[in-house]
Amino acid sequence: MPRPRLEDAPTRLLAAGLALFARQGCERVNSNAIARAAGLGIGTFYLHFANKYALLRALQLRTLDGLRAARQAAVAAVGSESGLEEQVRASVEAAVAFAAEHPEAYRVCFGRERTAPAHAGPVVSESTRGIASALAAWQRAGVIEPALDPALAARAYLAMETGMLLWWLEDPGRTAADKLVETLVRGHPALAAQVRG
Amino acid sequence: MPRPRLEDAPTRLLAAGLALFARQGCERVNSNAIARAAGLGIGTFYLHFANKYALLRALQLRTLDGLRAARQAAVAAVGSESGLEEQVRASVEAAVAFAAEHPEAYRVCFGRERTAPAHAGPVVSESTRGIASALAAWQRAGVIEPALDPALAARAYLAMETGMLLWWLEDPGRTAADKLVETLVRGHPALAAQVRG
Amino acid sequence: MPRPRLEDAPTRLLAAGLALFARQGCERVNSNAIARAAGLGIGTFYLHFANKYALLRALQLRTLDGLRAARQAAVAAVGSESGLEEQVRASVEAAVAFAAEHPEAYRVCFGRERTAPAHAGPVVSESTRGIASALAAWQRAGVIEPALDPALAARAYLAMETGMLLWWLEDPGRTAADKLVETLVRGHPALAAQVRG
Amino acid sequence: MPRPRLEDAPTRLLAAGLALFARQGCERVNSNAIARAAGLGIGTFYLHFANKYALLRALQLRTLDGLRAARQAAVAAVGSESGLEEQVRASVEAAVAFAAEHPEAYRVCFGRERTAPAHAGPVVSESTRGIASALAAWQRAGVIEPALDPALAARAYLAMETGMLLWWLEDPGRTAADKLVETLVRGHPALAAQVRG
DNA sequence: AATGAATGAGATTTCATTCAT
DNA sequence: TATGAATGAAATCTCATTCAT
Repeated sequence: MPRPRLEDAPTRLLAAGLALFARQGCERVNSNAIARAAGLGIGTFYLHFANKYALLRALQLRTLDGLRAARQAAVAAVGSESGLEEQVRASVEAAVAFAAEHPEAYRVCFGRERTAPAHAGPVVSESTRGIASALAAWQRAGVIEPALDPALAARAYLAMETGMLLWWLEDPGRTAADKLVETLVRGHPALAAQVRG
Repeated sequence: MPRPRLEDAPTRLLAAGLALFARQGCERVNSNAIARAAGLGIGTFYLHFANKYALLRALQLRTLDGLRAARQAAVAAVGSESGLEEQVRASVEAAVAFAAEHPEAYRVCFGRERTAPAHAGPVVSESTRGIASALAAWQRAGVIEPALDPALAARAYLAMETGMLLWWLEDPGRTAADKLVETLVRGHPALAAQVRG
Repeated sequence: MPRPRLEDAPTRLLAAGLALFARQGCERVNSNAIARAAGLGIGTFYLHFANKYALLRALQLRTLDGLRAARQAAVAAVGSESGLEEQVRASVEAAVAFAAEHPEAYRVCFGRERTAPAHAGPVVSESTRGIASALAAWQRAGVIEPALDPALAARAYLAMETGMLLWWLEDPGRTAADKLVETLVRGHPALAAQVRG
Repeated sequence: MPRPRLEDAPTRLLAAGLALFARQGCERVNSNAIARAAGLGIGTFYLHFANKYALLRALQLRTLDGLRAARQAAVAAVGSESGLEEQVRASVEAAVAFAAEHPEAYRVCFGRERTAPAHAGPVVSESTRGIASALAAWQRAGVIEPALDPALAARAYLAMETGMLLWWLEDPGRTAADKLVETLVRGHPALAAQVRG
């Protein structure tokens, strides 16, 4: 049985960075403060990250991975033989749940910090891929119209989803989660372009 | 050591600020650089703006006004007796054209700088109002479903439109403007929630 | 009958400078602010004063003159044939009254600004002269001890008087004016060194 | 680029600040200059003091402590069974000696910088306390008149002492130290208010 | 691996002064 | 006389980064 021990430095730095970035924004935070908030020495920061943008990047990748996994698991859970709307709804619900559970991570990944840093790569294009390939698959299966441009539609939908979730997280009292899901499902290109028998 | 100026200082500062903000982002630009780029002395900046965030705010308000006016003019041009889709399309086309004509202003208003500065007020909520009230009017006219939440739908649509246009402006070669218009019209909540006779 | 007209620029500048210097201290005030507070244009300041220290100097000289005149008038009023203590008391009472009537002027003349400015000459040495010559006169008249050094004693007394009055003006509620007069008269070198029959 | 230091940074900064403040006055000195004069980097200043006023305050407190200690030691040395005048003279001599030995520190503590900075607390009120309590003690012992207000008298005396010493330090050639001591002892309220058998 | 004092480039902002009107 | 926009030197303070320990 492994003894519970203090988390290691990189983990502590990631946690401290997440909290500070979410609260103040990357540009307003400095690496000394992150190190201090992590309970570590100033120099220790540079032992694990080249600079604050590298830390930001690591946080964003971690979040992107987690969100992708959550969506995939949710879709897998409803089964591939279920209907288009069911699958879409499952994916959307997973995203909303993820944002609700990890509000700081979501904000740091998709909010103001999304594009800011020169060092951190683009976040949106990566997350677009999953949706686009799902749309393309449904298209090949003849479930949705061939006229739809999957890449474009995916990007449009994600812009909407991200915008809504960030706005929601600012003050979750503004709307109930299920109303949010409803709005997003309604606006999902897969349903709008569904081939109706 | 004052010098006579052809254009007045605020105008020059706004122009210089727009160019620099669009290229480097507000956090990467300093007020001295803006003043110099405007061909003015360092102190002159502070004669007209309290700090760079005030200048940013002025740019954003100007853009917001321009975009609103362009949309309204376009909708007015097709006439209020025209159909729902025609009006929506006119508004979307106006927005796409505006972004194409003022790419820097659009980016500075809706891009990374949208939320960044403590001093600049929120941009999105202001631009949401126009769409939301249009949706509400159509709703009262019985043209679209009463179930739709205008505020929520407006915000969702605008997140999509803004996201798409910013992405498009990064490299306008990615898509033709009319395909963009098509995608946005399709995703517009007014059409999705249209009451079909 | 002369028409009441707006005071002229120098007068307005002196008044504005007095108020600002008293409230914020010379180093914390700038000439633009003085001009504005005087209801005049920025450039107008330099038409009448070389810089803020020149204005300060003018204020100090005016105050010094006023205080000297008040003292002399008070001493003259009790008459030269009156006793030493009566004359001293008259002079002290005049100083206390002057400070009470012109608290801003007194503070600006003798307070923090007394020594600060490179341009403004020393204030204390000028005001010392009056007391020192009075002491010398009494000495020649055989009323006070010849051992006393008039210059030194005058300076010591004035340091005390000034220190007390500045402290009193900070919050006049701290002591009654007559208790102050009493303390100062008691400490006056003319009485301490009086030749007692 | 850190460098090893012989003396520690705060000590060097205090020494440099003392020299510069004494020569030019707090408002005329900037923190960069202090750091440079201390042979340290600009940023190092802010590692140890929040701003130049904090450094000034530290210098003043140090001086106040030193002066108080010197006075107390001197009075203790003559013994409490010695006469009033002896004790007063010991205290005055200690103050004069302290000022002569630490002219810069004395000037920075009691001179122009005494009141100037918003951040630095009041210096005079603190140094008043010692004298006032000594007067009160003698009063309780019946050595000096009960009519005397110890707080007021202490303040008056200290204004005189401080004013004289500052003036003397400007040019010590003006008077011999013992003449100064004589003038101050003469003007001391304890002697003026002594109850004569 | 961990530390934190030290560094200095650079950002922000102020203000005395000028001069064309 | 009077004005006030314009100027830029200078002051304050921050923070990413280094390196001796």
